[in-house]
Amino acid sequence: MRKENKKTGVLLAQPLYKRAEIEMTNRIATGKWEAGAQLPNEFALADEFGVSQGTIRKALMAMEHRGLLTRRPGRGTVVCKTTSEESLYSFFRLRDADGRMVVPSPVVEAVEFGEPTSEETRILGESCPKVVRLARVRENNGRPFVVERMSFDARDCDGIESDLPLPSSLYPYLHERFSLVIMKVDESITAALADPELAKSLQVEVGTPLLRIQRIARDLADRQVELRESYYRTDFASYQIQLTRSDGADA
Amino acid sequence: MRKENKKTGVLLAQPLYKRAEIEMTNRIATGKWEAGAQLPNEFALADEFGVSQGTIRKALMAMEHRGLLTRRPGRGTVVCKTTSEESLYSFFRLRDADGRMVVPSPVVEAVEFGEPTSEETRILGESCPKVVRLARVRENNGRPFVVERMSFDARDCDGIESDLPLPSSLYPYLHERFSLVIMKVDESITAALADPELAKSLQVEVGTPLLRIQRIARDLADRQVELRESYYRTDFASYQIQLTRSDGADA
DNA sequence: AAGTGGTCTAGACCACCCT
DNA sequence: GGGTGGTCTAGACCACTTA
Repeated sequence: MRKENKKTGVLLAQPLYKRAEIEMTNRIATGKWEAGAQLPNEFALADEFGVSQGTIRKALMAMEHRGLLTRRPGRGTVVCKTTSEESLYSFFRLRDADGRMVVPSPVVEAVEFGEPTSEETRILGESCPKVVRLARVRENNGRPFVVERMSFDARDCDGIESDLPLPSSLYPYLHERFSLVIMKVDESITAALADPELAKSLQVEVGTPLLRIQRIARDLADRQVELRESYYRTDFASYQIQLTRSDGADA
Repeated sequence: MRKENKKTGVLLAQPLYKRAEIEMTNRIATGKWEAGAQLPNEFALADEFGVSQGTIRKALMAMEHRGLLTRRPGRGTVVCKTTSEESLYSFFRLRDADGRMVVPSPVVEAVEFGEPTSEETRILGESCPKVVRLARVRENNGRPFVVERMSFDARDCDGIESDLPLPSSLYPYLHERFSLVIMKVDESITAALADPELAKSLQVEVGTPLLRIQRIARDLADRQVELRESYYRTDFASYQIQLTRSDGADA
C-alpha cells in the first residue's frame, strides 16, 4: 500500500483509522449507508481507503463501540437499526422498582410548526427558520406518567406530519426516515411541583413532586438537533442510570 | 513465545488479552499496584504473561478506557490516582445553570457503626456482619444543598473512624486508603417533598420539591460495596448527565 | 540519547455462519 | 466450502517525554 505520511509531504491531522472512522460515519449520516445495510468486508474497505486491514478494523471496532455498527463472525458488518429492545430505549431511563422498563405508549399527540422561540434558536442554531414541535402524554398500564414537549428544526424532518401517529420510540424512526441519527443527549434533571395543567395531564394532585428533565439531543455531527422538556411522575417508577468511572474520560 | 492454545490441550475460557486484563485489574484491586504506581512497560508485561506486545497493549488500552490507567508516550503507564479535577467528581453530577460543577464542601459529618439493617444486608450481602454509616450535609457558597447517608461493609474500610474529617471526595480516598476502587454506580432518581427534618438541614420550606437519589456502588470485582441515599435541592443547581447511544451496548 | 506509548502493516490461525 | 470477523504475533517507524 502506498504511504501518505509526512514523507510525501501530506500532513495528516488525524491518524488513518480516525479518518476512516469519520468518513464511514459520514456515510451513515448522509444515508449512503442506510440503517440495516451490509458493509463491504474489512479487506475491501481497507483497499478502498488505501490502508491495511488492521487499520480499518480499528475504525470499525470504534464504530461498533459507539453503537453504530454490529459485527459478527460469519455474518459481516451491518449498520445498526437500533431496533433491538435494549437499544430501542437506550435513552429512556424510566424503570420500575424491580428495574424493569416502564413501557410507554403515547396517548395524546400534537404536532405543530412555528417560528422558533429564542430558546429554540439558542439550542437549534441561528439559521433555523422553522421548528416542528411535538407534544405527547405517555402512559403505562393506563396510568399517564410523562408529559413531553419536543422541538426539532423542521428541515431535519421534512414530511414528519404525514407520518402520524408517530411510533412510540422516536429515534429509530428518525434514523430510518431521515438518516437523522441521535448519538447523545444531555439531560438536566430538577424537581418540580405539579401545576394545575400538569396535574390534570398526569392525573395527580396539584403540588405532587415531579421530575423535570430538560434534554438537548445531538446527532452524528454533534449538532444540537432536538430540544425537549419532560415532566415525570415518580410514584411508580424512577429515573435509573448507571454511571461508570470512564464516563468523564472521553467526554 | 510459547503457545498455550488448544494445540497443547489447555482450554482458554477467555482470550489472552482478557486474561491479562483481569489479572492486572486484580493487582490494582489488591493493592499490589497502588494508586499512582508505574507499571512495567509493554514488552516486560508481554514477557511476563507469555504473550506478544500487541496482546498486552490491547488489555492496557481497555483498562485505560475503563479509567484505571493513564498512558502517555515517553512517560509510561501508571495506575490512575483519580485525583484530577474531572475524574475526582466523575460520579458527582450536580451542575449549575451554566454547566459548572457545584463544588461541595461537607459541613456536618457523622460516623457510626452498627448491625446491618435488612436493606443493608440485601445490598451489601448476607455475610456482612457490621456496617459503617456516614451522614453528611454539604454546602456550596454557604448554602446547604444535599443531605447524604452512606453505608459500607465495615470490613472494607477498617480504620476509617481515625481519618475524620473525611475528604470531600470519598472515592479517591477509598482507593488510596483501602484499595477499594469504585467502578460504577447505579442511581435511581425520584422526586420528593422536604419533610421537616430535611427542610431544616437544607434550609428550605417544608414541602419544597427535592431530588431523592438512591445509589448502589460497585467495586472492581463488581461487588456492591456502598449503599447511599441523598436528597438534593435543585433551586440553584441540577443533576446533569450525558447519555450516549453506546451506553446500553456493553452494560 | 534512550525509552515510552501511538500508529500502521502483513500475515497466521481460529470459530462461526451461511449455502 | 468459502467467507466473515476474532485473536494473536512480529516488526516497522513515529512523536513524545525525560534525563
